[in-house]
Amino acid sequence: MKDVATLAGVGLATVSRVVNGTANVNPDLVRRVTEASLKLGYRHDLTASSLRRADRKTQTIGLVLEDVANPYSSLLHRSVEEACRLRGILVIAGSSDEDPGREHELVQTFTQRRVDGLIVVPTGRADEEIARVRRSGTPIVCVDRLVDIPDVDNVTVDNSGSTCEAVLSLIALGHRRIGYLGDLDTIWTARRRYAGYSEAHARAGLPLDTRLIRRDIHDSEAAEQAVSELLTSAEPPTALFTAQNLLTIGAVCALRGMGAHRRIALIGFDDFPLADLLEPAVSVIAQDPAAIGVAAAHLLLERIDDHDHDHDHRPARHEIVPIRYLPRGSGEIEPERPASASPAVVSRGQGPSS
Amino acid sequence: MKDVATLAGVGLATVSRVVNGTANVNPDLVRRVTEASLKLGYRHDLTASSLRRADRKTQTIGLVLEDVANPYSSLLHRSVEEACRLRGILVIAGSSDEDPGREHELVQTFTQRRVDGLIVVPTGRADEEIARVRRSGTPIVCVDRLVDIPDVDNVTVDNSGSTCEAVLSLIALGHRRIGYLGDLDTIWTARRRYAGYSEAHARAGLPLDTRLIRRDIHDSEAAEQAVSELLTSAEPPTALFTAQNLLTIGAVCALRGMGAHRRIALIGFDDFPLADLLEPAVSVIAQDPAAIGVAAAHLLLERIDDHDHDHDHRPARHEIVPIRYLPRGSGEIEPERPASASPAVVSRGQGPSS
DNA sequence: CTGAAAGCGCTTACAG
DNA sequence: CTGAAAGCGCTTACAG
Repeated sequence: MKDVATLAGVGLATVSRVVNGTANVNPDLVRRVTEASLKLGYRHDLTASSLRRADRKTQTIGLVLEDVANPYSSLLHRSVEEACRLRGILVIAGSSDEDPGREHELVQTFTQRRVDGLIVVPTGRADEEIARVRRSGTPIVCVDRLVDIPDVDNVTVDNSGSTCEAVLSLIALGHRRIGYLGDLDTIWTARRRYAGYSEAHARAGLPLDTRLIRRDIHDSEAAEQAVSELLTSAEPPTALFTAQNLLTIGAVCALRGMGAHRRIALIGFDDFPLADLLEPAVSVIAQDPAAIGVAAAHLLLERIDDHDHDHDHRPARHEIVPIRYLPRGSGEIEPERPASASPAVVSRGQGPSS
Repeated sequence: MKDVATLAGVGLATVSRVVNGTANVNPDLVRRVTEASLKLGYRHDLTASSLRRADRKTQTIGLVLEDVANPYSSLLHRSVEEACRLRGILVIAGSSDEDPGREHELVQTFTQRRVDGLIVVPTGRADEEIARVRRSGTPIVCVDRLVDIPDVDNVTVDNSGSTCEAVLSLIALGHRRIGYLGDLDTIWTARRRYAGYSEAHARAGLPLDTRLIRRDIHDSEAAEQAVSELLTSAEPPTALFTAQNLLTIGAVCALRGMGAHRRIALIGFDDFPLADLLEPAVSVIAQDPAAIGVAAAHLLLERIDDHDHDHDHRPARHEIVPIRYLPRGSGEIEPERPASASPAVVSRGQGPSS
C-alpha cells in the first residue's frame, strides 16, 4: 500500500480511502490510485485491515459441523455459505467428528482468527468452552441440538413430536413390535427421538420391549449388524424406526441381505440421497437442512449487527424449523399377519381374510 | 497481551515467547504468564501474529470447490481438511458453482486473507487470475481438471482412458448403440471423457452416431429428460454411458420411469452414495476423492515448505490418481437382441440360440 | 478533500 | 534468559 501511495503520489490515507470505496475522494486521485494498484498488482490485506479497523470485523464466521462430508452437514454448510456470501461474509467450516476435543479445538482455532460469530452443531460436551467464547463477546448460535448457554440462540426441529407421530402411524398400520435404532446417547437429538418413540408407545398403550431397542449406534455397519440380530431373534419386529440417516442405510442393507425389505416396515429420521429410488422407496422424516442453515445464519447476522450497535441485549432465541414426514412406501408396509387386536387393518385387503 | 504482561509482571516479549512455546523461558515466568492468561481469559490473536511474523504464514489454505454440498466436493474437502489438520493448518472452502466469476471472487477473498496456499477445482475460465496469484508467490495446486499455468501443480485421473475401457466393455457385451450423456463442454473432464467414448468407437470400428450423444448437460433433470428422448427415438440405444454422477442419477430415474432399467445397460462416471443398493446396482468408474484430496494437500504443503526455504524452483508436477471400474450389474446387462454381427455374445446363453 | 501520525496486537532483532 | 523498541499493513481521528 505504501508503494501504491508513492507511485500514485498521494498519502497512505488516500489509498486506504480508495480501496475501501469511501466517498468524497477526488476522481483524479481515485484514478491515479487505481492505476498504481493495477500496475503493482496490489492486493488489499484484510487481516491487517481488520486489525486496525474500529469495529474489528473480519467479515468471517466459523461453522462447526459434525463432518463436512456428511450430507446433512454439507447441505447446512452450503446454505449458510449462501446466506453469508450475500452479505460479503466468508464462512470457515470444520468437522468435529462428534468429538468434544475437536469441537473445542475448532472453536479455539476460529476464535484465534477472530471470526465475527460462530454457528455450531454442538456435541453437547464442550458447552463450557462455547459459553466462555460467548461471554467474551462472540455471537453464537447452536444448531440441531438444543443447548442451554446464556445468550446463545438455538435452531432445532421437533424431534420427539415428529418421531412420536411416525411411530404412531406404524402402530396404526397394525405393527406391535417396532424395532428402534438410535444414535449415540450423548447426542441431544438421539435422546429426543427416543423420547418420541417411547411416548408413542405410551400413548398407544403398548409396552416398551427393550429387546427391540438398540441405542448408541453411530455408523451404518453397526446398524446393519443390529438389524440382523433383531430379525433373527425369537420375536422379531415387524417394523423398524431408525433415528438417523446412516442407521437407516445400514438397516436397508440388512433388510436387503435377508430379503426382508418388502416385508418389514421402515421409517427413518433424516432424508438421504436416492432414498426415493430404492425399492421400496424409504419413508423418512425429512429435515430441511437448507432452511435450518438460513435460519441460523439470519439469527447470527442479527446478533452481529446488534453487537455493532452496542445493544447486545436480545434474549436467547429458540427457532424451531418445520419438519415433515415423506411417505414413500417402506413406512406404509403393513404387518404380515394382521394383529388379531386390530381387525380394521385387514380390510385393506392385505393377506387372507381369515 | 499487554494486560497479561502487566499482570504477570513481565515484558511483552516474554508473553509472546510463552504463548508460542519458544524454548528457554524461566519456568517460573512461564507459570506466571499462564496464570495471568487464564485469569484474564486471554486469547491469542493469530491475525496480528501472522502480520508481524517473519514468514507471514497464516496457517490457512483456501479450497475452491464446485459446491461444498456435492458428494465429490465434500469428500475432497474432508480429506484435505484431515491432511491439513495434522499440520495445524486450517482450510477454508467455498463453492464456485462452475461460475468463473465466483471462482475469481473466491480466489480473491482467500488471497486477501493471505492464505498460505490454494487448492482449486478450476472452472477453466478464470485461469488468468490463478496465474496472477501464483506469480505473486502463492503456491497453488489444481485438482480434477488439468490446467496449464506456470508453477501450478495438477492432480487428475485418467478420464479418457477409463471411459474408453468402460465403453469398450459395453461393446464387448454386444452393444452397438451406446447413448452418451456429458457435462458442460467447458469442463475439462467432460471433454476428456467424451474423447474416451469417441476413441472406444474408433478402436472398435463403430461409427459415432450423433443422435445418441447429448453433451452440455449439467443436472439430473436435464439428464432424465435426455434419456427419455433417447429411449423413445426411432433407433434407441441399448446401453448408456453417463459421464458424471448427477447425470447417472437422472438416467436411473428415466430408466425406472420407463421400466427399462433391467433392459438398458448403464455405466456412470463417478461413484455416488447408494449406487450399490439400487436394482440393478449401478456400475461406475469410481474416483477416489479422498486419495485425490490427500495428494493435492501433500503437493501443496510441499510447495509451501519449499517456499519457506527459498527454493521454490520445483517444476510443475502432474499427479494421476488411479481410478477403477466397479462392475455392479447395470454395466453388465447384455443387449436384448444379440447383434447378428457378434454371435460370440449369444454363447453366454442369453436369448434364443437361433 | 487530503496527509502525517498514532496505533491495532502481535513478533523479533537487539542490547543487556 | 529477558525487556524496550521497532515495525508488519492497514485505518482513523486530527489538523490543515
